Amino acid sequence: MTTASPLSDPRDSGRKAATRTDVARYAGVSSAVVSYVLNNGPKPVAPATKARVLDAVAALHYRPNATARALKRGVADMIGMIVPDSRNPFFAGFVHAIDRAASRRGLTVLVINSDSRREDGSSHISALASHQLDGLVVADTLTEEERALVMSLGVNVVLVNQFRPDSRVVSIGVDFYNGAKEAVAHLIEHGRERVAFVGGDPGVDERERGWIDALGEAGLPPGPRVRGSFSVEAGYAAGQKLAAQRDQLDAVFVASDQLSFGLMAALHEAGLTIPADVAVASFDGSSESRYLCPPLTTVRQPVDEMADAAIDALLDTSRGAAYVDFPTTLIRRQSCGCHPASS
Amino acid sequence: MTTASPLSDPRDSGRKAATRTDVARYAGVSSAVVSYVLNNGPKPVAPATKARVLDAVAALHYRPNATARALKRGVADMIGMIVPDSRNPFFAGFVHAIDRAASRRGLTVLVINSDSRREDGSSHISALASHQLDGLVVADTLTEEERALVMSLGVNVVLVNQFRPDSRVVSIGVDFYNGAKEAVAHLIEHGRERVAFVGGDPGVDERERGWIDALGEAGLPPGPRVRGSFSVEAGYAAGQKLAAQRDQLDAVFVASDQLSFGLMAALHEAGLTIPADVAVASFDGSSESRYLCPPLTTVRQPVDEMADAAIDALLDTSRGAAYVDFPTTLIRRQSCGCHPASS
DNA sequence: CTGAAAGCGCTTACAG
DNA sequence: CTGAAAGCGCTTACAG
Repeated sequence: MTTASPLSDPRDSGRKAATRTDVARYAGVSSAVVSYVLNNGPKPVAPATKARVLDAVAALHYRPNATARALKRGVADMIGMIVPDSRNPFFAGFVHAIDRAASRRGLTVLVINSDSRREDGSSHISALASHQLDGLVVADTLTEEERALVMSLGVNVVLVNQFRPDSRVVSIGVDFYNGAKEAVAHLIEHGRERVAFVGGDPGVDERERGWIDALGEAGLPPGPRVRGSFSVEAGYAAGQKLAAQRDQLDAVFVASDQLSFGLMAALHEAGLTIPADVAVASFDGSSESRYLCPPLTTVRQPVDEMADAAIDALLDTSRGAAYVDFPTTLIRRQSCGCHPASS
Repeated sequence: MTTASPLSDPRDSGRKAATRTDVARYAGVSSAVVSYVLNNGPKPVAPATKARVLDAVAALHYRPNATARALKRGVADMIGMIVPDSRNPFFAGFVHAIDRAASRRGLTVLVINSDSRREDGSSHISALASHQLDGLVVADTLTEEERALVMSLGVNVVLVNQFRPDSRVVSIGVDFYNGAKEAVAHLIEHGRERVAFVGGDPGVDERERGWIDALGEAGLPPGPRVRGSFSVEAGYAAGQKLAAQRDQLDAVFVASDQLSFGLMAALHEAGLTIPADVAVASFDGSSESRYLCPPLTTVRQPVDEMADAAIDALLDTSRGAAYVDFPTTLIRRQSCGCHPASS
C-alpha cells in the first residue's frame, strides 16, 4: 500500500520530502555543513560552500524537520497554553496576545482547551508536556492535583489570571481587588446605592471582595449577589434573576465581559433600560465591550503587556517564583451612566 | 551551567525525566517490550511482564516523548489549522469544533493565526508543516502562491469555508448562496423592499450573489452595498455609512455575525431602532448572536458537523478532491422583525 | 512471548 | 573551514 495521498498535488505524489542528507549530497558537502548554514552556526562556513548549500535547499524544496530538531535539541521552540475555553473572548484575546508575543520570538503556541478534554482527567496536561515544550502558560483554574502535575513536569510554568496565585511559580495577573473596587466606586459616584454582584465561584474571587469593600467604604450594604460559571449563559441566567428582584438594585458590577454580555441581554428582554434602570460596570475590557448596547463600562486588563511578561518569564529561567500584578484601567462608557464623549 | 529551573518544583530539580530505557531497566525488560505495553502492540506481552512495566512507569513517573515518537513514526498525531484571526467568534468556534473533533481521535491541534504572522510572508505555513502533521485544515483565504505552497507540502489538506474552492483538494463549506438567499427572502417576507448588503471583498462572495438574486426574484432592485473586511470595526463603519443614508434602506443583510455586531452598535448610536427602522439578518449563527439586542436573526453554519467532516477527510486519504457543501439553517429571532416566541 | 539492533532527521563535540 | 560519528527517545522488522 502506497502512502501517496490523492489530496496532495499530483506532481508531488510519490516524491518523498528531501532530508538534510539529500541536500548534503546535492551540494557535495557533509550534512554537518548543511546544519551550519541553516542555523548560522555554530561553525563558520565558506561563502562559496554556503551558496551551494542554499542552492541545493532551493532546488530540492528542502524544509527542515522540526520534530528531529526538537528531539536532538531537547526543546521544540514551542510553548503550551492551557485555557478553559478559547471561545471565550477574554481567553481568545489572551491566546492571541500570547501567540503574537511568542511569534516575535520564533516560537509556536500549542493551545489546549481543557473544557473539551476534561473527560480524560489530567492526561491532557501530560500529553501537552510530552511535546518538548519550552514552557507552559496556564490560564486555567487547576485542581490541586493538576497543579502538582504541572509542577512535576520539568517544564517552565507561568500562571496567568489565577484567583489564587501559587507561591511555587511565576504568576501574572491583574489587581482584581482594586480594579473591582474602582468600578464599584464609580457606580457609587453615579449615585447608585444598591449595587449587585455577578461573578464566579464563591470565595476565590478578589473582585467580589473589591465590590464589598467599595460599598462598605461608602457606608453601603452589599446588594444581591449571583455566582456561577463565567459563561454567557450564566450571565443571562443572572440577568433574569436580578430582573426579577429589580426593586433591590439600581446597578450591577459584573466580574467579566462575557457575563455582562448575557446579563445585558436578559435585562433588555425583561424591559429594563441600561443605565437608567440598572447601571452596569464590568471587568476585562474585551474589544467587544465597546460594541454592546449601550457601550459597556469595564475594567480593562492589559492583555498584551501581560502576555509579553508571561513569555519573558517563561524564557528567563533565572527568575524565581514571583507574583506580578498588572494595574487595570477603568474604561468609562455609557452602561454606568456616563454620557458619550461626543455628545 | 545547570538547566535546573527555579520555576519547577524543587523536589524535581536536577532530576532528569525518565526515558524508555530507564523504564526498561527498572522493569528488567527490553525497551521494545516497554513499547509493546504502552502501545498495546504490535506484539503481545505476558500479563506478568506487562504489570512489571506498568509498575516501572508509575514508579518513575515516566511520560513518553511525543517528539521521538513522531520522528520515528513520521506523523505527530497532530493536525495544523490556519485561521485569519482566532479571536473572531466564528473562527474561535470553528477552531474549538476542530479541536473537539480532533481530540476525540487522539489528535492535538496546532493553530496558526495568519494575521500575526503575515509579515513573514508564507514562511509560517512552512514552519507549520515542519511538524510532521497528520493533516492541515485551512480556514483562511490564501493567495495563489500560498495555495501552491500548501499543496506542495506533502501533507493532507482540507479547505474550509473558502469562497473559491480548489479543485485539487477536499473543500468543505456551506451553501453561501442559498443561505443568503433564504435570509434576504425572509426580510422581504417581512415587507422590506430596500435591503442593503454589508459584506466582504468584491466579487468573491456567493452571499452577495444570493442577496441580489433574492431581491431580483421579488422584482426588487439591490439596495446600498458596503464592502470591507470581516471585522467588528468594518461592521461599525458600515453601520455609520448606512445610517447616513437611512432613507435608502429598510433592512440589511450582513455577511457575518461579527460584522453585524459592529453594525448594530453603529445603528443604535445613530438613533435607529432595530427592526422597526432597519431590519437585520446576518450569517454564521455564532453563539453570541442570540444575546445581541435585539437577538439576531442569522443563517447558521453547522460548524460541528463541518469540523467532523474536515477531520474525517484529513484522515481518510483514499478520498479524492471534492467539494462538500453543508446546508444552512435560518434562525429567526427579533432583528428581522419576527416576534419573540414567548410573547 | 521477548530482545538486539537499525533507523527516523537532526545537532554538535571532536578531530582534522 | 569541513567532516565522521555519536546520540536525542522512540518503533518495529527480524530473529529467536
